[in-house]
Amino acid sequence: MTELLWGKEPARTRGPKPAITLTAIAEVAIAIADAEGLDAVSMQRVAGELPVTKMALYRYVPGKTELVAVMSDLAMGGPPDRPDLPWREALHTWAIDLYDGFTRHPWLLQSTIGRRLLGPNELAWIERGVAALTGTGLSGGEQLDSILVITSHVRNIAQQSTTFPGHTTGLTEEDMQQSLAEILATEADRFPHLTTAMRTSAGSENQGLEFGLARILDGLELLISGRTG
Amino acid sequence: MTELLWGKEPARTRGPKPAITLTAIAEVAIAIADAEGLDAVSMQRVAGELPVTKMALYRYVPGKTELVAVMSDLAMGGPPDRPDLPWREALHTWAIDLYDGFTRHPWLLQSTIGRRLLGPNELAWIERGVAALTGTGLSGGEQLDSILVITSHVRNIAQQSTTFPGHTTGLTEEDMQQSLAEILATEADRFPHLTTAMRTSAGSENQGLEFGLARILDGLELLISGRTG
DNA sequence: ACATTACTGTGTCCGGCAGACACAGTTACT
DNA sequence: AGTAACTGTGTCTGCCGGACACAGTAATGT
Repeated sequence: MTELLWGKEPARTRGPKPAITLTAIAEVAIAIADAEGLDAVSMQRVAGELPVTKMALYRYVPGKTELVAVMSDLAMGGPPDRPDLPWREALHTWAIDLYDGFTRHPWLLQSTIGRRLLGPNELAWIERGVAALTGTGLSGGEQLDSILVITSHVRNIAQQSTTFPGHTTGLTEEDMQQSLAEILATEADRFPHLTTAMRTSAGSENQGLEFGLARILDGLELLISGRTG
Repeated sequence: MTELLWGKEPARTRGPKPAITLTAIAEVAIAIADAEGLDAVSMQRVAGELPVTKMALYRYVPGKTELVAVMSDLAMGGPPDRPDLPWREALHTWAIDLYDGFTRHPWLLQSTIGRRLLGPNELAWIERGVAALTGTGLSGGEQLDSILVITSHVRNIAQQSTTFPGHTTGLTEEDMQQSLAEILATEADRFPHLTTAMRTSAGSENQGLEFGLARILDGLELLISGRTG
């Protein structure tokens, strides 16, 4: 598994040449997931867009789980190159870059959750984030926890703002808003604070990313300045 | 669907009495999910622990999606009663309560993601969170964004610290750590900052929840004090 | 040159899943 | 008594991931 993710070739010897490659499989799978969602990625479907049958894929990949891991790390890519900046600006652009990545491949939000083996690209993202915090006086654990908080925020904002191709119940943002409005209209007495909060949040759409990011970075700044000064 | 979640009875008239109830179905499903993970919840499996067959369940619930929604809102429960406290302490205990809920039913992390219709209990949680922030000078949108940030953090911490019964690749925390250690040992030059960060984060386990929460609340406090003062 | 060995791709099969649909039995209203 | 509305059931379809045996192919050893 680690070998798959990190691209160690098994040093071929005898036997027929493989008809395809692991990356070709992953690229096809990524294209399907981008177009129709992660749930549309099945071994059948992937093999159908390659000159092989379903079972041939198992010569390249132990199972579906591993295929998803490989395609995820590949689609994620590494963090884009950015000029050196003070830690706060660096982390800010890092977060925005991460957000862009998730909006490019929304299914990454599904496939990169929970305990899993980390691939080179995912690790490169972490490396970049930690790098921004070196020299701030934070301990290693604090650095890791810090970028974890930011990642959590970015992920959840991306999750709520992105529209998934497949899988989900097919609700639009309007459906949710309307359903919520109806409920609050009939049960306003059960949710008084929420009702007034919704009323005074009319036009403030899609500010969630920057708002939360500003709070988290403010909190970090407080800690860092207290640590160095 | 909204009727299901909010428990509107369809006012029975003729025909045989139903052999079971919607809540009985949901409770069985919850028990299965608690014991064996959300993936173990199938219509077959649920019906198997009730005096009906699989297809009978479709008389109570339109499909699997709706069953998961109902069982999720039921398992989530409402927020526990807490004494009135200043906003910061109130939000802190709110976050801890939420975290406890997710550790009690880890599968809620899977079932309550993305766009979905909100049930009464989930809305009660939001209401409680927003209530803590009334009178702080924050706008309705800011209040909602604030509790969203906290929710994101709590969710992601719960996700990484909880061990799922089913579904996941079956990796233990040690497996991940060891795999990461091996990678960093062989490719240390590609991830220098991460390597040193890992080295100086030896014993600091499981502090992620409080650390991130403290940063977020610090950031909010900064905003609120600037807003009121 | 030839047999051996290791590898690749394929077809078939299995169990499990969500759900459509027709049908039989049950209850209440007319 | 008849009818209409409702519940539970059995059967069927089309997916899915994956096990396994088998045939073909290319490099190796003799």
